[in-house]
Amino acid sequence: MPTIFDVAQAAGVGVGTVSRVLNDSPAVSDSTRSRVLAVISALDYRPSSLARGLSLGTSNIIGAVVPTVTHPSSMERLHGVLDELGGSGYDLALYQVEGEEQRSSRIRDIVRPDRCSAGLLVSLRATPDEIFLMVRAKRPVVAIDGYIEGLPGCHIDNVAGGRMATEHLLALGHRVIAFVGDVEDDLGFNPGAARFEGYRAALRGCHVPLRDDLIKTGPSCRERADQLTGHLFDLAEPPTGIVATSDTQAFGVMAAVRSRGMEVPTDVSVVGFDDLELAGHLGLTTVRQPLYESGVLGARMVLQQLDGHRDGLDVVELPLEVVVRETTAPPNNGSALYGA
Amino acid sequence: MPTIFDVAQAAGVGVGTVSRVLNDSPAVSDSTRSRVLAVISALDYRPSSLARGLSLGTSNIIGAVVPTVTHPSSMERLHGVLDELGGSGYDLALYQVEGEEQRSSRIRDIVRPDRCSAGLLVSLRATPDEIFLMVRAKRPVVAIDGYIEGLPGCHIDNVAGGRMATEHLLALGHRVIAFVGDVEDDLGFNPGAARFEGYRAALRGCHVPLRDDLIKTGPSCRERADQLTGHLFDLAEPPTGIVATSDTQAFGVMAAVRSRGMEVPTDVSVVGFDDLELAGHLGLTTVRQPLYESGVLGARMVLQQLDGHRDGLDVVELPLEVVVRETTAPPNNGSALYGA
DNA sequence: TTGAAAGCGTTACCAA
DNA sequence: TTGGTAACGCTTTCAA
Repeated sequence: MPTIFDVAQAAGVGVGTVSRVLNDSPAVSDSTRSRVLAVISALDYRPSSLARGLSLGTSNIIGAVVPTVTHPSSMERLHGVLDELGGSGYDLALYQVEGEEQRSSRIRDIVRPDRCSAGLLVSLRATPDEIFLMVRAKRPVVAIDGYIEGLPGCHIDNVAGGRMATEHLLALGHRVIAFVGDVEDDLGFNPGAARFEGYRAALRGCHVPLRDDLIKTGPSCRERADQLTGHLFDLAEPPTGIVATSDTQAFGVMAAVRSRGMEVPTDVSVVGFDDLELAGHLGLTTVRQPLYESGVLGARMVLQQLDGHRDGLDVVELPLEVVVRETTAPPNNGSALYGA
Repeated sequence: MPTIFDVAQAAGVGVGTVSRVLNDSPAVSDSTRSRVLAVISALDYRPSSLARGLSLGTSNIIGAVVPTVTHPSSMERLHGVLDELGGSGYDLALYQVEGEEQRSSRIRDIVRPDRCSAGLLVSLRATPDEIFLMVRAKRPVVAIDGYIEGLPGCHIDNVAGGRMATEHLLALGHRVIAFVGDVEDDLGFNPGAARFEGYRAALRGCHVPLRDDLIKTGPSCRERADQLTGHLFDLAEPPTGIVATSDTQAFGVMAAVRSRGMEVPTDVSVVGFDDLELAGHLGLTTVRQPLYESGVLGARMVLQQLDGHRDGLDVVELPLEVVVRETTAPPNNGSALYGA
């Protein structure tokens, strides 16, 4: 691999000049610049990012910290990040965290200038200590999905989302609506709790009493969804609609409903949350949150800070939208009367 | 951030000695070593990976090139990679490619010592030129899912997989079996073609004639799956079983079947391929391929080469297995007689 | 507008 | 077993 020295020699100039050409310094005559450029492309020279980083005091890597990379929603966000980072010259390093200590250690990593020039925290919360670490490092870090005090980022209004899902069902005439929630992950991140608040608020708004027996929470694996949902239909007054805390959870609910010989939406309506690609495939009515867009925006914010544009950076709230598909319909019995 | 020089000074030794301690050189006395170690932890010193990389001539990053990161199967593999890379000291850089030129450019990137110390090619094929590039670079590159001549890696026998799926249906008594295939991606990678070969071989083995009208290929989006599958049931002799080229495709098929008022597996059996997490949730019978494990193995192979263990490295074939769930059952009519 | 040279923080070689 | 120092390839400052 040719070095900047080789280029300088071949072009008959000093390395300083080559460096200036590389970094678009205006202090280079046009003739010299074109001569150097010619040699660069002739030699297929590319500056060493290691040497450049050492000299500049920072790497060209943006570190993304993500819990459970396999979750479809994380991937969607990451996809946005990668697309936006595309031609930026920055590479993305992916750090997976599965526990509190790992998170701390990864946060420490991404604020080290020799590791990363900036960081992205996806669907994560942070302790005051960790926040202090990031702020002190004075390194751009943005939070994608999940508000972290002191950091710019984007997130959604989960309370509003839960309300929208519930109100959709309410508007269709449902009055017995169950809530199937997720459990908090290992890192204490739990959007489901806020969505539940929205569910509660929506019911209150329609003067529908909250019934504890209609509220189920558990991990979204199939067996649990089965149990969770199953119990719901053993009730004296079973739900005609179900708000699930995520699309994944909703899929489990749908499978459980069907396994009991019932039909969606004929016997029961189901609303999800996220609008994963699969939700479209399976016709799930859901609250869409801009997953891909959150990644694009987060990456853009980081890039802006890296360019020195510290202005206009803030915490932005992304819009939500109910996408009505085929898993919701008006209740097919007189249950609307009960709750009224 | 403290440098190696700070540590040396505080410990009253030269930087060379600190470096030796850092790199577990045996040529350090126990007393010196413990003294240096004490200072290191007192100062919370961590060597600059940039400086270390420049000196060593290579970074501590492993670059993974992946098409469409959002595909669940890629994520599963990446998850395995990340888990295996965990405490190795290597970071993972994620490169997404969406076209031939991008692939070439990314391959060029990962074999550059200032960018990556090794590479991982996931679900990708490579042109002879690209292979030459990698071999010449003498840098560890392993192929995960997809055999690339001259590179170590792991893959599955797609022909066998297609055969297994089809034979499962055949064994249940099905004789009119459709094949719903995926289209080749933008990068010319198409495991579906080999799976189709397996389908064909299985039918031949049972003396079931191949019927062109039972073979459909198209992108796995919902609308297309609907059309694709729909046409199948307009046939004079519709299929009692469907082999899908992927779980994703199978989900589309199932949705399409249901949208026509038919039941799975009562009216038609469906077999997928991959065994995504969701396949378990939805009770899909499928051919399981070790996705997570392929990532673990690929990462392990790279790490081995990085450690200088060039031996024992080869192309390994991962096992396949039919996971029978609830979408397959014997045909409920006499159609078995037709094909015999 | 340009060249020379000092750093950036390591590793590794050469003496001691 | 150690310390001193060249080298890694770049950016940037200082003179010219």
